[in-house]
Amino acid sequence: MIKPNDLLAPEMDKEEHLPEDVMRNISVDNLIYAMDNGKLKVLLAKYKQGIAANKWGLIGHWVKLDEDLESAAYRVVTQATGVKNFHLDQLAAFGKVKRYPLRRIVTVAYYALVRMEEVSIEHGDNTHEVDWFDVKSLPELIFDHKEIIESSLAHLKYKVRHEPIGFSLLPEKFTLLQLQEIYEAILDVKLDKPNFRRKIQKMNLLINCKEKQKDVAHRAATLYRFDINVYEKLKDFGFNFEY
Amino acid sequence: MIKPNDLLAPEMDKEEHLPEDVMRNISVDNLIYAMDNGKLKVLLAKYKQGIAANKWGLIGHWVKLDEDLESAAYRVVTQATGVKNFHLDQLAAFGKVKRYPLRRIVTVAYYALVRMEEVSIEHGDNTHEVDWFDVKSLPELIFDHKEIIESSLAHLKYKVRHEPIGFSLLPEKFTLLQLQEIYEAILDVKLDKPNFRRKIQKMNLLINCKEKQKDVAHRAATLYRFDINVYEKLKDFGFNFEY
DNA sequence: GCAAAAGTGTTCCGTTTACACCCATGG
DNA sequence: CCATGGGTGTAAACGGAACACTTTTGC
Repeated sequence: MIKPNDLLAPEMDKEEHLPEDVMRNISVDNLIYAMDNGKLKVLLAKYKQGIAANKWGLIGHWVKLDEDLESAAYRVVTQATGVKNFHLDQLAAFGKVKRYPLRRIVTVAYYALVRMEEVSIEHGDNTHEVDWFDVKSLPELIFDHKEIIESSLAHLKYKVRHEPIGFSLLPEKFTLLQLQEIYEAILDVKLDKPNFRRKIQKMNLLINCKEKQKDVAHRAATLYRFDINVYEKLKDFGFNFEY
Repeated sequence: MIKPNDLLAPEMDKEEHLPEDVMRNISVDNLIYAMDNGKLKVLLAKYKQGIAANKWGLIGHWVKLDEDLESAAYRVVTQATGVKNFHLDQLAAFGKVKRYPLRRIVTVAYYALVRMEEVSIEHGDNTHEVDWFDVKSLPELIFDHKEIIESSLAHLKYKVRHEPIGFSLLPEKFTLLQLQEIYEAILDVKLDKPNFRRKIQKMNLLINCKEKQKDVAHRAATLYRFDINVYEKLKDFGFNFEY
């Protein structure tokens, strides 16, 4: 259950709401990404009052004194989306003196890759909205959050080519076209279907489910799932997806 | 001029020395790397008293309230090495609850690539030592600094293959073998000389200085320098050094 | 039959890899 | 004359890019 002031960019909090058991100068902000019909989307929240009123921002919170940074990020993502299993990685710390107008706050940004179908956004009350945005058409954003998103998109591009993280955005069983769409959305390129298929197949990352799509208005595609064992090997040994 | 408690891992400070104009829960720690005779070395400091006595640690400091994170990292590196121009990039924030035994501190790690011949380490007094260590034989380290160094080495491996940062470790004029040694040291592999030469040459990153080495006990090598214009293009467009 | 996506085949061409080999210099 | 590193050549294997083509399905 989302409570107001609980999953928004922490800087949006009014000072008087700052809890006692958190670090005063540090927050986490989360880049929550999911695929939606071939488009890469990011989850943003809108606050209706305070110095950031009527602008969208990342979903973040304070870090408790007895909580690891990553745990704080995990807590906030779970609270906002209901998802418990997702890929979570640190992007970077953002700490310019003037990034927040009222006082000095350093935020550590994490990006989370979630499966859209597992998400259930629960609204606490009407003090804010939470919604998905296509990364290609973002609204106006508070503070340095635009910079953070752009930085994360660059990082994702970089990362998706060297670690098989794209799979974290897919349902358990997926088609090769769905996978291709993820690469196309993140890298912002158009890929050749036959070549993409062969390339992915040769990596031995996929297990054929021996099942087909159902009720599609075209030839049904084979469903695959991801081989987690191979994933671990590739992560250590190196993975290369150049296009 | 280095003053005691001024360039060491800030957590080594005794509480009573914490200045007033800094954030209390945030520090920067620097991974200062340089090449020394074909070996990759990192600069560490040793504190002689306090809870971290007689162990080596990274060179860090507190972040002033009116200072960007990156500025703090730059200030500390310059103070420790005398170098003013160097490659500086953020690695990540490290913020486990128990990383520092006495209280909660989040540190933001930066890595700096400096040219060994530009470094002049000035000792403040005898409360600490500062020295270079081969990354392949590190001493015992305080707190989570071993984890930070290992993380940075992995990051460097990753980075050196996709951005021409290796050049930041070389003098202005260098030979192809020197460059090759950097790749070998960072990636921890042995590369084929003829193939390495051709690969680098084809990237058009190098300008032939039309000069040769002098006083070497073998055929003198051509000196090259780095074409900064091409660097910028490659950084945007993508750079790929696979081996 | 048509649209839409699945899936296969093939050709071209640049790159990588492995290794043999010659060159220049100081001791 | 030998050790050391500089530097070139080359053939085989591999891998990516481009694109033509066949298959399956629902409407």
